[in-house]
Amino acid sequence: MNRKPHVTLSDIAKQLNVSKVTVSKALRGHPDISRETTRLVKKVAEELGYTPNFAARNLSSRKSNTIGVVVPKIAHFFFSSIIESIYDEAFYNNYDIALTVSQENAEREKKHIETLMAMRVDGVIVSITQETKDSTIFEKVLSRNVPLVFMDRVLQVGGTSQVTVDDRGGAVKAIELAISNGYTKIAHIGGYKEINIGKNRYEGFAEAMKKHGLPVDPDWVIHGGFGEDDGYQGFMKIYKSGKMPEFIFAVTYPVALGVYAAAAEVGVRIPEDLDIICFGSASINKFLKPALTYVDQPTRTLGKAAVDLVIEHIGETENYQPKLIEVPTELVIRDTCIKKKSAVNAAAK
Amino acid sequence: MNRKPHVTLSDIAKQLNVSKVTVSKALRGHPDISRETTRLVKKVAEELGYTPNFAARNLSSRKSNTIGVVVPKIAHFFFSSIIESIYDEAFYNNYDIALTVSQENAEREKKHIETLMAMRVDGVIVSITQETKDSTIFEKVLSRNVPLVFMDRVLQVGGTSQVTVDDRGGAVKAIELAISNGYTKIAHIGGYKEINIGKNRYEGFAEAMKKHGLPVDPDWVIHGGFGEDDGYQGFMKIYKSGKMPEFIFAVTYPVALGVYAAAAEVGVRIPEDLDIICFGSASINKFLKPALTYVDQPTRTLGKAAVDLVIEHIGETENYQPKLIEVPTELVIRDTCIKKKSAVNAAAK
DNA sequence: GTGAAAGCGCTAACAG
DNA sequence: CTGTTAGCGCTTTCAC
Repeated sequence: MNRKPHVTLSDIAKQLNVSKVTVSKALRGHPDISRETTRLVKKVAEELGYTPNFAARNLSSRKSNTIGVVVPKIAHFFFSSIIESIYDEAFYNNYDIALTVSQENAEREKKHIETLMAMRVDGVIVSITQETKDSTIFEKVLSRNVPLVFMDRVLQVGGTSQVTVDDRGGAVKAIELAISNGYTKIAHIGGYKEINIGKNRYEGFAEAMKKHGLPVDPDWVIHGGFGEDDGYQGFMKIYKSGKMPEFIFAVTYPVALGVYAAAAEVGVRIPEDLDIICFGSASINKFLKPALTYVDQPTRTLGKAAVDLVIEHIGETENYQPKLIEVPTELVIRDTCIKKKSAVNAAAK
Repeated sequence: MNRKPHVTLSDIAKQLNVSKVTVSKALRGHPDISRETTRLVKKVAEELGYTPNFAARNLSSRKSNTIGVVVPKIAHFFFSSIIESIYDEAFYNNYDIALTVSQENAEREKKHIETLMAMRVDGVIVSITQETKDSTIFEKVLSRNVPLVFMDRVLQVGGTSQVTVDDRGGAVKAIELAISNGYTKIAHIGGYKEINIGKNRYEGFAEAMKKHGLPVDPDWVIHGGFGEDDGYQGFMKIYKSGKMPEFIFAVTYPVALGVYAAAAEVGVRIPEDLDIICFGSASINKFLKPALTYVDQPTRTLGKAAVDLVIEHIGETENYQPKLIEVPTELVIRDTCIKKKSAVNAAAK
């Protein structure tokens, strides 16, 4: 496919017998230029079908007006919802977004970040993969003075800002709800301990158990990934141990779904035989039977906060100070995590 | 935040006492340059932490190596799944993706396309919004000789390629399954008739009904959007009419979910009182009770085909011929669209 | 094999 | 208010 030469500033300038600079300024609404000239320039630009060339603009202005984003997955409610809010907030602030998806693959994540650097994005928002351990690439970003904000899933790298969820507090709330409903034999199908969300949710679980004098059975703590499959496997592992808990705290919504599938397969009824709560939700939760009671993560807030934070950093010149923002969670009560059977009578309202 | 000057080709050239050109060629593996020089250049580039500047590259080479993508929504399985496959296929072919989300808003869609043009993307893939009617912007893209491929949701614009699903055929299959299961009172909660997927699914429905000598009751054909809410409203409209069908063919998976919600609210049981089938699915379908029987849309195939097609067009010089690709659907049988109650005995296996 | 010259389209800095 | 001068960092001829 061959390209027609594009209309450029000079074309407009020629037609009006003014200079390129005048046109450039007029188009950007620069106050230097008279209203009349501006009007004319815009008119001709329209007529000629002028489209600015961002590459040229970026090259000469040394900024791209673009924020790079790297997320591990897109086909999950949590991320797709965050991404929508990122687009909205960027749009509102007149920034473009360069979105990349690492597919939970650290190698790919690295490549994407390199691409974003090559695009000279003004800032980067990243939610790391399950397997990311190496911080080299992130340090490279920082060494280039490109603001980096970790979102939800963070890596400890000096000098980065982060926007996270109060995972620990949320987990405590979840477990305390379970305990208040009469459960004591509580298991946790958790994420990798190496990643903050896995670690913090586990710690919140452990903390709450300890506080209420309940034992944490090592066989009832599973660490793995954050997908449906991991929930399935986790449940099966516990189930096959022959020692069933009364309650499961699942590290993510997909993990809880995996538990549903596995439980159905072996005839364990939820919530009658095994009750459950999880972190996060999805728009389809209201159609799930039973609908999961969950710790709500404010995805829109997360996305917006991340964008606002990078933009803030982009604006800063010298006195750049990393910031840590933690957004609170909320319990949303649905059909699981209900009063324990044997406790129902005693606690009937 | 201030920027350190970036390492450039010249920096590498100076260090090695060669010219910029040599470095540029070496870095791109151009056969002009000797193996030894290439090795050296790459080594120094690595040491200096060189990152190419895409803006400069694009400007001088007049191509961006990027494919622009515009989708109406991202937080739905159908699109997020397509998007993942688009990224995969682009990655595989060494293209970058510039993804934008129109949020079902035609205005925003137009703006995004303008941005993509300004980025001088090499090609564009778009799935239009529910409300897109005006083809001006798309004609503008074509007039610039930028290949345009419509994906799934298409607008009739001369000269564009499109990758679609066999919506009509899929709808026929769905209705025929329902009929073969004994249903005759069949309603359709459909999409807008102005958009191909809404129109074709409706037509497939009508065609199958006619073929089997069944009447299409106008009160049982609702046209609206493609979201959960539309399904909810559609059901309610039918329900309030006081004349209930036995079966509903929902235009999308979210619409079917809306029907589930509405039905539950008024105590209509699915599939006992009202059976249902829909177009499309989601990864959570297996956790839905009852899991929906659906017409499967091969999302990965769609995304891959769209990318392959733009790339093909990008490669073409003069003899550009638009192509229409239609991918077939498949019925996936789950817990709905079962034998009609009164027909069960007669048809017991 | 290598390099010098020219320019992609735009903006920044300064001069009038 | 408008224009001139100088690049941004790279690739593309085309000459050596």
